[in-house]
Amino acid sequence: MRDVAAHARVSVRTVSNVMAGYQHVSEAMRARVQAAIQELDYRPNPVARTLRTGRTGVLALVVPEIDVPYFAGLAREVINAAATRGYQVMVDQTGHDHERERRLLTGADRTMLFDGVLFSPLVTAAELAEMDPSTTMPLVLLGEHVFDGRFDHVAIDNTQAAYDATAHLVSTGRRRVAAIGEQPQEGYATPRQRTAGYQAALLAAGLEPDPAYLRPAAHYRRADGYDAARELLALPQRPDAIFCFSDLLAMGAMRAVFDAGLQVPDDVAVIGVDDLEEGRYARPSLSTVSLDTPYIAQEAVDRIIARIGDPSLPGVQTRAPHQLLCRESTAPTSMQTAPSPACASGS
Amino acid sequence: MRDVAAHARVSVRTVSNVMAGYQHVSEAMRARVQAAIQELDYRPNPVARTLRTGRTGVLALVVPEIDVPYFAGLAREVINAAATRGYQVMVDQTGHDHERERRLLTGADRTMLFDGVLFSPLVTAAELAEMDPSTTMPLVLLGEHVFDGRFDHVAIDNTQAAYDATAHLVSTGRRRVAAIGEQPQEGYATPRQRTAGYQAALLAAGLEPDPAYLRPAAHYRRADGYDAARELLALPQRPDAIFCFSDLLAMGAMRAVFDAGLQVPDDVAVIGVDDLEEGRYARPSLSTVSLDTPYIAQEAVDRIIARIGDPSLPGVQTRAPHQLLCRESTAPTSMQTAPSPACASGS
DNA sequence: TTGTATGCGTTATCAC
DNA sequence: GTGATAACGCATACAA
Repeated sequence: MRDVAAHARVSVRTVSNVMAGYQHVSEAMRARVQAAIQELDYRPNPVARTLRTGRTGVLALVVPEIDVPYFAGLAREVINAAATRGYQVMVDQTGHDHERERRLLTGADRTMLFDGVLFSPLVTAAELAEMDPSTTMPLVLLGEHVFDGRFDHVAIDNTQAAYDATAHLVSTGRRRVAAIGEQPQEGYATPRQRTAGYQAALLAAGLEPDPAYLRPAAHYRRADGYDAARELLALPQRPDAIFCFSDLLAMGAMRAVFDAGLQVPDDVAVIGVDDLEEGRYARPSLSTVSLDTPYIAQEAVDRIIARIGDPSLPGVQTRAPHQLLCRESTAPTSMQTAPSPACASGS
Repeated sequence: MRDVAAHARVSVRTVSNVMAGYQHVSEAMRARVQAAIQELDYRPNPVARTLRTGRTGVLALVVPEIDVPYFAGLAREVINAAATRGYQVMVDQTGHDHERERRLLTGADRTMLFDGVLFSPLVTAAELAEMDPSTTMPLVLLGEHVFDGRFDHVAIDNTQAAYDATAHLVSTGRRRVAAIGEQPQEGYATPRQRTAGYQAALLAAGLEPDPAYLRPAAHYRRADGYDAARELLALPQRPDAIFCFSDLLAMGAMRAVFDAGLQVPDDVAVIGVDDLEEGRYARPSLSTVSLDTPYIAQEAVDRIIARIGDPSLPGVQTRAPHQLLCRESTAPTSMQTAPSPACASGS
């Protein structure tokens, strides 16, 4: 920058003003500085700028595993949304490691490398409750609702989404509706809410939730869905429908049904959550609950930028829309008794 | 740091020495400084360190789209490998935008925010050839072999991989073997090499490559595979096997076969490349060529770190292993004439 | 409107 | 072995 100033025969102050797009700079001066910048191929050093301003222009996106398709899709949208607003994105994986989540949240790690964190947590609500939002770095929670209003959240209505999926299964004539994805440990908000929605929908249909039909899943991957579905199919009274808390679980569950010599949807209907492209190309195509990931990403990025600008802001809960998509994997059986509720075509 | 120095009644120099694990520091002094660090909960500022040393400890991973499963899996391994070596990873998406690739490569963008770049390019070899490795930032190319030896590369032998996949199809009795994934434009190394391997395998089996059986694919996504397969199936003489240049293309192709009322593998065998988990759970399970992604990621990270350490190093070409995995989608037909070549069980 | 001078938190050079 | 101090490149308070 000194070289540019010398070359344009002005002070560094003026160069800095031009770079920052400062208003009160004469046109002649601005042009001269611009020319010098061009000529010397000068580019400001973002690190020095950061040291001075305290802003890095970097956001962290923290997810359990980036290669889980839902998180990969989220990352895509977050990176794009951030780029639009002049931010770069650093991706971190916790690998389902609670201790690592803690360290990231408390900032015990790599402090000050990013301005804010978009966090898709496994942490228990209890652990979050212990934390003081004012002492942590700017933080937006994705996918989890912790209703104490102290943190920013962006998430769908998990209870309603689960209710919708389950009600859809019931409306197509299924009566023995199982679910895969509960978390045995306390504190995980998402699985708890989805379990609640599932049970509420059963009760609303006059069906008694059967504990044997509610299967846990350590993670939300295909293998977990496969294993859980195998256990369900081995039950003396096997279910005729399975609500999986993720599409990945559902893909595993469908494969388990086929490996058991049964058919989807005739013997067992399957529905998931996430609307992965994978499910659209599956055979049969997978019914699911679609989340508006681009909306979630944009909202999250806007929220974190606002909070970076003013950390004292109150927590904001953003509810993202969701939509039931009915495809082949939950096609009605001959036993259908009630008309299906509102359900998008699911192409 | 000044506070720590004052608190321990030493100079900042000594504190810095302790932080850096410098040898010549007396035990007593070290203990006193450590105590002060603990007491004040001091943590060094990485930005200031970067300004001074010129090292950010950040690598950039540049891919076309992070939500393409292969790239998501690569990102997972790269992030983990980088973390092991004390590096963070920034993810950038080019979105198939050549201009954006150029800017990233020439460093016209965000200079000096990272120490090196792991780049999975679409750029033509010609464009890379124009560049001077010594003027660009440390760079390792992933998935592309440009045999001028000036850049570091980590990739499989694309020609051999395509040869293996095609030879496998032929060995199971297929005679009308199509391929999806060619790139009409010049310069893309990967599709060109795979096309060459495909054609070489046909010739080696005494089959004449039919231009009508070689279909382009704009990207390597499911929709591209679906569309290309539909066109192939509409041919007067329809193929009895399709070699897809990616598993995603293959998933789309399989769906197209089913939608045409045909069966995989009986009417049309399908094989892909990448060994996505998705293919293992598909019905039928997808035969594929497996790439050793963890190896690729580790090798790439080691390579870039070496180059950061010494930019004058000569370019190194690393060849990653690949393996043919035979699953249901290429099960032999009754017409099989030759014994199948070495082929892993593909579980 | 523009120039001068100081400091952001490190590391490294020089003395001691 | 340790202390004082310059420098990394930028932004800004203050002076002109």
